[in-house]
Amino acid sequence: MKYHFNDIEAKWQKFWADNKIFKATNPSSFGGGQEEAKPKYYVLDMFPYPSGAGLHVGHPLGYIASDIYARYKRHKGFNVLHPQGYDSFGLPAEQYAIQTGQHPAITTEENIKTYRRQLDQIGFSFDWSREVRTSDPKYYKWTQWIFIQLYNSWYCKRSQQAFDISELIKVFVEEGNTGVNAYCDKEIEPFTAKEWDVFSNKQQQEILLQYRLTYLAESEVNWCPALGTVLANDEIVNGVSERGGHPVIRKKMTQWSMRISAYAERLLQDLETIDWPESLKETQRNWIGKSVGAQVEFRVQSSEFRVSVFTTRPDTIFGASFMTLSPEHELVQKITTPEQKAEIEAYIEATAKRSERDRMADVKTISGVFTGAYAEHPFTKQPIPIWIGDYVLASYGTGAVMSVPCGDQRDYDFAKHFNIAIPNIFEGVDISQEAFADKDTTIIANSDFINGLNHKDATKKVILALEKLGQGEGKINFRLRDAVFSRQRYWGEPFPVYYVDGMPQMIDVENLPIRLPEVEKYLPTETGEPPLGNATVWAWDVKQCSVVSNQLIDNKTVFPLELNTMPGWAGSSQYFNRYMDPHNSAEIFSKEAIDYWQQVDLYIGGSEHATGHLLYSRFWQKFMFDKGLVPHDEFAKKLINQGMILGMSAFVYRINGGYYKYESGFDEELDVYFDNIFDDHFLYRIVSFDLLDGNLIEEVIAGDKFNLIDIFDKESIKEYFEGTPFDVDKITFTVSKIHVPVDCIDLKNQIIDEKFADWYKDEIYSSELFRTNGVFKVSREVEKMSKSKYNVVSPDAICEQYGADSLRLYEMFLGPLEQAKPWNTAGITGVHSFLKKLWKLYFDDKGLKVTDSESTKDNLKTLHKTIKKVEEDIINFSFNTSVSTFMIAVNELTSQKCTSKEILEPLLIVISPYAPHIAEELWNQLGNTESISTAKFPKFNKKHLIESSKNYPISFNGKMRFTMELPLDMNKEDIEAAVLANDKTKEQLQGRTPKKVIVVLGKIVNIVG
RNA sequence: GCUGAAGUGGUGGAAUUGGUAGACACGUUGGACUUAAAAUCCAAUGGCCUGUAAGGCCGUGCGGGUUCAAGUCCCGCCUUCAGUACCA
Repeated sequence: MKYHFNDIEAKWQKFWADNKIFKATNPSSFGGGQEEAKPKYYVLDMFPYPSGAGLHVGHPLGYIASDIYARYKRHKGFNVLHPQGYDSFGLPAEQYAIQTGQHPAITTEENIKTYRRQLDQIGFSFDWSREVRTSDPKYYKWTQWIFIQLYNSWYCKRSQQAFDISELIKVFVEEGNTGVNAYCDKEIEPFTAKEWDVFSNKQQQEILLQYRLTYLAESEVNWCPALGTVLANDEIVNGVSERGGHPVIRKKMTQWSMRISAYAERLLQDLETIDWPESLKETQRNWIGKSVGAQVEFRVQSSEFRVSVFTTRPDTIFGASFMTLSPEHELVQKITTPEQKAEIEAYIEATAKRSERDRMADVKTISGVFTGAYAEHPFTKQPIPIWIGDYVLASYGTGAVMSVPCGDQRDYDFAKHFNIAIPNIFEGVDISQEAFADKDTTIIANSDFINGLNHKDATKKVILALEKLGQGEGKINFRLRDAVFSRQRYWGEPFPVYYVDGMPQMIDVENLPIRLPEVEKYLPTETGEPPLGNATVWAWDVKQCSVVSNQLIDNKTVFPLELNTMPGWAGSSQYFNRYMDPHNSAEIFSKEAIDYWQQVDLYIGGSEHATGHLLYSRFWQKFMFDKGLVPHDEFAKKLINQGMILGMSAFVYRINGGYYKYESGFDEELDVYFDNIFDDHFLYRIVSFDLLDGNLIEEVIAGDKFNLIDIFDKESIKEYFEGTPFDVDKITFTVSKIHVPVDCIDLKNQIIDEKFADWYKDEIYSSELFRTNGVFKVSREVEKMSKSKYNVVSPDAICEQYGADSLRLYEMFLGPLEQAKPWNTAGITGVHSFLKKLWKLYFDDKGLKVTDSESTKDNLKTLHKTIKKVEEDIINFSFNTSVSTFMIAVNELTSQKCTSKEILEPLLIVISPYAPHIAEELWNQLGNTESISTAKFPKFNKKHLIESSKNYPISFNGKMRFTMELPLDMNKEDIEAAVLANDKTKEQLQGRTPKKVIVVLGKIVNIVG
């Protein structure tokens, strides 16, 4: 009987689905007995965004790992929750809708179908009965619900916890806001209980809005004109949008924000409590960016103004020789002297024009302008000139710094550039070349009352003195900004919000979900409103409690609804909890469900979500914990980042049509004007004859430029250009590298003609591409897999050719899970032939060959060392070495000619998490009627591994020379004697007497001579 | 710049506490089977030296060190990847 993997895999996938083998049971459905006794285990994958490109081989890597773990846990007797779903709101579906008019819901549905088919064919043990989709109203009802909960909460700094807004109102009514220590948007003027009482309702609402955990605020946002939307900081990479690479500018807009900054300290501290990769925690720490220092107020001379600065080095305050404000700082206008006004304004205008990206690209240029104003040093009372400079960022700290040139390189450079004094306040340090920033070796000098102190003591003393003066205090500053929560998009969760007199109102929870309205167009409206502005049925009737036509808006009973939608991370910040009770329409999840499943035990996904999804989810979980909704303030106990699978991009080299260099220096593409002259034939001749035969260019690289005249016979070219205004000398060619689909290239890096021609529809392709001796030049590079790079490899072809079990084993065999690695199918035959060998252990031409014969000592040894190693590997997430272990086991059992069921049956259970289909089939063939997936994992028995002797390596001065088989119970003295008596030892020593003999029992013998 | 991770044959990668470096695969070479191919099986395979064998020398990015013994520990460099950055 042969191993027909396609049939076997289809058969068992159907069996698992039909019999709901992987359905996880909630306590309410426990049948009594068995399940109750089982401990729970929750294994989660980051759910995918269902893109139109379908699954590529990189996606399943993490899923296979988590599936192995989930299956292993089932074998170990756990009630395993292993769900899957779709993060189905998002930009690509919307972009597609804009282009085609196709409703995003339809494309999304189609994409999900493809994903599901692809996932199913790999044989994952997901409990699909719990599937969630973020774009499903039944799901986003609860995303809206959490938004309302956040709106109805405020954060008390004193108890470091969120509370219901009603408690804040109570405080306001009783004592005003003077005693409240809460996070809020702006500095709120103090008011008394009496004043609160006389505020209008709107005033009260405005004040409360500033305390809420989600609030409306005019904030400077990252606006991406090309996408027509606001982006969060983590959606911007190198100053351009992560999706599409479009430029981003700063813009002021009224937006919903999430007060994640309130949780900054807890998000930082609690990293200690979770088992997440150190690198990921470090990324989050950097992102949160806590700095401890002081806020210091400097009086501005001859005015009532004060400049507030944040510094981490209050100990260097006596070294402050100037101050720098960001150009956007609100005091700049107020303190600038008339003489400096023109210069200051010119500078502000110039910096405003520069985009964030320009500023970042140009770090070296030092620029700034003196305001003409002076601040007063809090201690020496000396005047300090106040400058503005764009190296000071408006968005960090107070947007102003006290500049200490001797202690900070940027201040140093600024001072040097503008010839400002650089007083040295460090003992025994030379600052003639650069600033001195090493805190640990600092001894302060020339600094009045802190002379001779180290950094730590001086800092303390300065803060105390500042507090005494009422000009400063110790302060902690975070880099983490509040997260903008509004997107000017269609395909996202609508807010459950309507507006009365400009003030936001939450829709009652019982009326959720507020469904996404239909629109004609998915683009912003002509007046610049978000796409929901196109909806005609998008108003809230407070009497009927329903969404009604916009025409009915009267601002008495029918009000306008919010036009923004929520960002991509909204839906993914709570899905892990919803899986616990996904169909509950009355609650986000039942108490019973959350009490049982508690939190995610193992979460597997990419590290690219470090500062987005993983931080926002932790934030929401902490909020829900404060509200008593969840039992843990961290949602995932352990997290593993699977490494990215990279693609091997393939390139060919194209000769670009040629450019004409005008006097002005402007390059004009020639093709446009020379269609008939500058034709394919012409190009063909250049490329095939002259470049190659003349050996003018041996190795072409992208970007190479060459002159037509250098590579072609001048006279014959002139014919072509006769009668044109173009001068042959000025025609240039360039070579560019273009991506070609990887499946057009064979293993020897040669183009497969038919496939290539099919892709490169233009029939004359051969004339434009660079060749050597008629062979196209092809190069390869490792890059991220992406559709646009044509390097995407789909798992479908592999499943078809080798089977899902081969794919699973191969992805694991590729290397350590957490490591990035390029995809290369070359080795897949190795794991595939392993599976065939495994099969042959059970079947030969005559049929099943497994017998009840007794197993040998060697058989047992092989089995038990395999059990031991594989179990250790799973615990350490070292799946690659498990695959090797299986190979060794099968190789050994094959050479031992093992047919014993006693060995071969448990072996299947050990292999089954990795290669479940073949294991299930063979298990079934051995006569088992129950699925292998819940079979008990075989117990490791060390007695089978106990050896009586050891092949000791005998080394001389640390170099192994030969081995000796010696009994393990032999003592050191006897071993030493035996080794020294050996002829080979004598040969090695050549008559010398060993200085020392080291015997490590059970390990090694080393002779020092 | 800072932070984190990593550097081992032709390739992917093993080596769990310092104890036989290169497991397991891929690839390559030779052989068997076959009309042939595929598939399968067998053997060899880090480099160098010695005609072969036996054996020797060199080998885990580089330079030092600790140790009987270092891929593993310590010090100093180099390189690559990832994250982050006028963060005061």
